[in-house]
Amino acid sequence: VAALAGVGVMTASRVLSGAERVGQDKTRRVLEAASTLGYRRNENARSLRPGQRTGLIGVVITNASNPYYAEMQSGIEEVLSKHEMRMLVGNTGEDVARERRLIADFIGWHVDGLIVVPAGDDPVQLSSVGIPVVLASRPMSTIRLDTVLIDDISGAREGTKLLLSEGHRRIAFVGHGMSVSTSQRRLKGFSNAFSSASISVDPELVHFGRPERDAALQAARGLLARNNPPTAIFSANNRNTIAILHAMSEQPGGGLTSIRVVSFDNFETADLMPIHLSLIDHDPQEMGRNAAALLMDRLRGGPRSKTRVIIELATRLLP
Amino acid sequence: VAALAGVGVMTASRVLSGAERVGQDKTRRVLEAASTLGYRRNENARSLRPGQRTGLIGVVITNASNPYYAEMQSGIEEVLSKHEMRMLVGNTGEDVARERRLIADFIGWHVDGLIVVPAGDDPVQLSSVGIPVVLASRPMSTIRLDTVLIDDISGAREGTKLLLSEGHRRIAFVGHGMSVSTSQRRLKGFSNAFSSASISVDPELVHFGRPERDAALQAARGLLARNNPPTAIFSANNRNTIAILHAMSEQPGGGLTSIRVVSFDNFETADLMPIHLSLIDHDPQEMGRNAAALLMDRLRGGPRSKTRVIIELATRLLP
DNA sequence: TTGTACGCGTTATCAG
DNA sequence: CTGATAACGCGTACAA
Repeated sequence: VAALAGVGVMTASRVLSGAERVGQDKTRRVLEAASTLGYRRNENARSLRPGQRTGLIGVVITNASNPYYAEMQSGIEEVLSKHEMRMLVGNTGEDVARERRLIADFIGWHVDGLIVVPAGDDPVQLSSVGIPVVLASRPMSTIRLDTVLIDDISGAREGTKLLLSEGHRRIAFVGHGMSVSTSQRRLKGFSNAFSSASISVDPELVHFGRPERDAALQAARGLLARNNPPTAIFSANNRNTIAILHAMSEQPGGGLTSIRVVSFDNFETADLMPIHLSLIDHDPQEMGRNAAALLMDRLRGGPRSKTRVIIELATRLLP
Repeated sequence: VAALAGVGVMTASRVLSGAERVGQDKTRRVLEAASTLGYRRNENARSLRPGQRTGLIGVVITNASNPYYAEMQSGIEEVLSKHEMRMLVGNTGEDVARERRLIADFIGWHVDGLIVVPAGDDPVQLSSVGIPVVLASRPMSTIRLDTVLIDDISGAREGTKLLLSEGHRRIAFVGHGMSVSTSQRRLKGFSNAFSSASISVDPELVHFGRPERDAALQAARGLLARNNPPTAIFSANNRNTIAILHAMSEQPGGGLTSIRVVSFDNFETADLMPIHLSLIDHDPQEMGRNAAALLMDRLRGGPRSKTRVIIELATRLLP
C-alpha cells in the first residue's frame, strides 16, 4: 500500500489509523491507494503486538437455539458493537468438556474478556484465565466471579405470594430442565413465600431436577391425575408452562379453566393461551446488556480487581 | 516455552501442532513445559502467515433476537464446531451501513468465509470480498452467490391449495415485516395456487410491505372489520399469525372459530392456540446446517468456482 | 513531518 | 531428527 502511494510504511499506517500530523498531499495519496487496493487492516497482526487489545469478546452459551439466550446474545451484541468490539460465539450444549475446549480456544484468540453461561460448576477452568470473566444467568458457588442474573428468589416469592393471597393452598411446583442452581433459587423463593405465611409446602407436589425433555409433561400429567389435584401450579420456566398447558389440554372436558397457573419467564404467545397466565416477567436482553456493560467496565479498569460484582435483575409480576 | 524445555523453537512448534517426527524425550519435555506455563497457541500469530487459514467464519444476521435466526445460528455452529472452526457473529438490525461495516471488519480479521443474511440488495459489498460467501434465507437478485433458502413459493402454493380445496375463495394474504424478496416469493406461491385453479386473487385482501411493528395487527383488524370479511387468511410468517390471532381474539363473541388460518412458519405454541392452525413448517436449524456445510465445501475447493449453488429447502405442510 | 529498525508468535524452508 | 532464520502486517521508539 505504502509502495503504491510512494510513501513510507509509517505514513500509511498513521493515515489509516486516524490521520495525525501527516501532510495533506500524502494523506490523500495514501487513502487513494488504499481504496484502489481494497485494503483492510489486518486485525490479527494488529493484535499480535503485546499489550494490544484484540477487541474480541468470547461468548459461551449453553444452548444457542433457546430464544432466551438468543435475546441475551442480542443484548450483548448491542453493547459490544457500541464499543467497536466483536463477538466470538460458541455453544456448549451443557457439555462441560466442550465448554473447556471453547474457552481454551477463545484464550488462544486472545479475547479481551469472556461472557459465560456456565454449563457446570467447574472451578478449574474459569478461575485463572487471566482476563475478565462475567457469568450470565447462572451463579457459580465455587468461584468469585462477576455475575449477572435474575433475582429468582424474589420473583418466585412474589409469584407464589400472589397464589397464596388468592386463597390457594395446594400449590404444585414444576421446575424441570433448568440448571440446578436456578431451580434451587426459584424453589427457595417458592418455599419462602410459604414459610412467610406459616404454611408448609406439600413435598408430593414439588417436581424438579430431571432434565429430560418430557419430564415436565409427565410431572404435569401426574399432578392432574391425582385424587386431589393441586388448585394451582407454579411453573419455574416457560417451557414447563407450555408442557403444563399441554397436559391440561389433554384433559377431557373443560378441565382447562379449573387450575390456576403462574409462570416464571414470559413468552410471546402467553396472552393467547387457553387459560389466563400470571407471569413473572424479565428481560433477557437486559441481562445481556448488563453482562456486556460490566465486562466493559472491567476492561477499562473499572471496579477494584479484588471486588466481585453481582447484579441481580428485578422481575416484574404480571398478574 | 521452548526455552524452558531447553529445545529449539521449531521442535516445540512441531510437538504442539501434532507431534510429527520428534524424539520421545524432547516431546515429553515440551509438553511438560507447555502445561507448566499454561501455554496456549496464539491463533492470531498463527494466521498471520500468508496462505494460512484463520479457521474463523463471519456470520452476519439481521436480527439476533429473532428465534428463527437463533436456530439458524445454532445449526451453523453445529457444523462449524465439527470442523474446529469458530464463529464471529454480528447483528445488522436490517441496516445496510452496519452490514457493510461488519463485513469490512470481518475481512480485517481474515475470516475464511462469510454466511450472510443480507439486509439489503447491496451488490457492491458482497461481490468481491475474495472469500467464499453463502447467503442464507434471502436470495439476492443482483449477485451470483451461493444461497440457501426455504422453498417459499412451493410452500405457499401448497398451503393456499389446501384452503382452496376446502372451498375457501375469499382468502386474504398478510405478509408484513419480512424482507421484500421473501414476501414476494410467498405471495407468488399464493397467487400461483389461485391461477392454477383459475381463480383470481382479490387485491383488496392482499396486505404486505409495510415493515412497521403493528402493521400486521392493523391489517388483520381491517380485514375482520370488513362488510364481507375473508373466510380464510394466509399468514406469510409466524409473527403475522400471532398478530392475526390477537386481532381475532379482540372480536366480540366467539368470532374466533369462524375464520380459517394457514401460517407460514411453525412456532412453539401453535397447537395451543385458540383456533386450529395449519402450518407450513420448516427447520431454520437445517438451513443453518446447510449454509455452513456449503461454505465448508467451498473452502475445501468444492464446486467449480464459477458455479453458483442454490439450495432450496422443502417445507412440510401440517394440515 | 517522515522514514528505519525492531519485535510480537508462529510456521516453512533449508541447513546441519 | 533438530535447529537457525526469515517472513507475515502492524505499531512503537527513535532517528533524521
